[in-house]
Amino acid sequence: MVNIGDVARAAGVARSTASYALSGKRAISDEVRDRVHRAARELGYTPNAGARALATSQTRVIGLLAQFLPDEFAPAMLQYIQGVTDSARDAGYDILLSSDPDGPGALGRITDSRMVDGIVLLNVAADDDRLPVLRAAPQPGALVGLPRDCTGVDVFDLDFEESGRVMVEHLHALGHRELILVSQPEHVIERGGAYVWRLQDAAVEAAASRGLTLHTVHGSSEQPRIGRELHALLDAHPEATGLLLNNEAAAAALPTVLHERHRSAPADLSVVGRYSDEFARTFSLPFSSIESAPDRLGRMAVRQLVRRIEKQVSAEAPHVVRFVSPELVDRGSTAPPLGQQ
Amino acid sequence: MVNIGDVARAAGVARSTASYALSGKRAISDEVRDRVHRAARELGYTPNAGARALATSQTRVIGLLAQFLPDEFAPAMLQYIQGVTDSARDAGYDILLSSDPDGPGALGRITDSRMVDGIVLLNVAADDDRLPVLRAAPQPGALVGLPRDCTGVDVFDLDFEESGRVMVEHLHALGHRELILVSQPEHVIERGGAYVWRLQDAAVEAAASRGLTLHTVHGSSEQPRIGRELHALLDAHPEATGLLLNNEAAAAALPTVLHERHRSAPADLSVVGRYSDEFARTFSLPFSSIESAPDRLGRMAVRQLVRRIEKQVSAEAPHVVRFVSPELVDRGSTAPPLGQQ
DNA sequence: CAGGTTCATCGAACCGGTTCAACATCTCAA
DNA sequence: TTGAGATGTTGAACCGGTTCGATGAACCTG
Repeated sequence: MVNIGDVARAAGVARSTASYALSGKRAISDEVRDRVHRAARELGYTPNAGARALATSQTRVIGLLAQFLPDEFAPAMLQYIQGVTDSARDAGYDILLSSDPDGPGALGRITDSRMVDGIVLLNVAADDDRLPVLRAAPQPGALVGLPRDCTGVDVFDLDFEESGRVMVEHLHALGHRELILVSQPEHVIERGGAYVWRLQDAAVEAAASRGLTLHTVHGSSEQPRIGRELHALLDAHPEATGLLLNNEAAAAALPTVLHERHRSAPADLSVVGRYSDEFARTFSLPFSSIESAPDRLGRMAVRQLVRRIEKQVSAEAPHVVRFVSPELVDRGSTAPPLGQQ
Repeated sequence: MVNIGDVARAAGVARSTASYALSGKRAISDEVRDRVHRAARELGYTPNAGARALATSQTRVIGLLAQFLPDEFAPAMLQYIQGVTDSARDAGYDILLSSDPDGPGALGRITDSRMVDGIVLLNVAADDDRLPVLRAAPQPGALVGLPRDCTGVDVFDLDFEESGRVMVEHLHALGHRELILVSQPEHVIERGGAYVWRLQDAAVEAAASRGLTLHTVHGSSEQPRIGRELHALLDAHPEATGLLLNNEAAAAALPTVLHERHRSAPADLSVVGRYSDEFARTFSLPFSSIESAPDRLGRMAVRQLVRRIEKQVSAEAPHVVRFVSPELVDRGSTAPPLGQQ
């Protein structure tokens, strides 16, 4: 392969001159600069990434640590990844993807070997065991998801509290007084998915302060089962007129369940979910929902990370904890309850 | 960060000795080897990836070029990625993921800068414009998907011809004589998705040789629309008793469509699809299907690629074109046609 | 016209590994 | 006792970039 020495020789200059001509970090005469650029182009010169990383201790690669969990919905995960890769490319970075089940181990290896300039962590749990490793690493880190302790990293997440309130307020404003909230299964909470509580607690409080009844339940994340659970739930609470879904499997199953019960939204039941627009499109879900915008969160994380890498914010600058405010996408699945139109 | 010089000094040996002690590439006395290993452990030494790549011209990174197409179903794409990352990790490689819409450009940059030891290409089109770039690169390449010209690369794909035949034969054996095949939309074919033809042509031939009627149609890939198209199709061919689906959107929409028509499979219509088991699980699809096993294809591609990288097969060894034979997963959605049980 | 600036270029050192050739020591056979 | 061979260790070179300090030429200024 052609290296910078070949380019220099072809242009009749020193190696250092060729480097300066290509990087523009020192004044070079127009004539020499053109000669070098022409030589580089004609020889098809591309700098060797390893050598450049060694010399500059910058790799222009961002590490992306995801965990592919079997009960996590693929469309959302792919959207995170897409947001991250797209904005990384826009900023001139490549993505090193790891899905190693041993998160801390993979993270330590990647950071210690200096393969990356920064790290993005997906599926962050409340007590994420990758966080101590990330804090000890010399590279900056950005998280998607809210851990208990945010020191030393930039954090981005949907505002789940506000999401819970918005869902309740929306149905309350229409006149509903008996609501059901279907959350994620308990094992999601156990592995650190605190966002389930964040939404649920805020919803419960919002309902209480308005004198509404709110039944909360943890639904399954497996497909045939959640359907049966929804049937049982609707049987148990015939008086409920509003259904809140913070559980993708439940949202995917609900159209069939309603069909089987010869019910429809919003005529018999007002429904509002919490999932991404992409998810809704994939499953052609007809329910209004809080848009969780995974790609936007991925973009935000990368943008802030790049700012830190390129020292546009000082290393001592306070770290960011930013919550994306929820946006209710109205798909017409909510209306005043029966007998109140 | 601690480098091999620090380790050598702590162990009281030369840099080269430390290197040999850690790599085991030369005989080193037990005593010195232990001293070096202990020093490395105590100092927390991790080799610098850039320096090692520069010295060995090996990066232990595999480039993964995917294209996130808006009408491609996320679960399948994620499964490819998962198969690739998992088997790469097992072989001791990391993954550099690119989703650049400019495939040839990104590929050339990654290979020329020597960031990777090999390349895996996903969503390979019949005349894929990344292929000339890949053939010109010094690194070996493995494809998932069948291009027109397979020279210089290893190729892995589902056997779509056999899949078409299996679907037809399965329904024929049950006694069906009037079939419908719903394929992917035409724009998928136009951008190089030759697999659509491969399945369809084989199905047509299999039907013809058995004296069966097979109506073929290209369905949409968008969600509300494909449902209406299925209705129209079933209206137009009331005599058809068997439905073949090579279109994920159609498979996802069919349960609702059948429900709306007060029909069910296999009582009124025998249905067999072609999609991955993961896809079926995500959508809880009740139809028997040809398992397309994207993770298995990703694994096979990486394994062969690693063999080439590590010279376990010579560079002159003939390249592989391997078709995974289809496997029919019986979910009970096919039966003899009405009046023939 | 001496002396100080500015500009363009160059040589050498450095980043952190790996690897080759050389060398010292020890063993064993002749 | 000499010499060949095996064993363990070392210094130096190299991979391909970047960057620092030095140098020489051209230009100004007084």
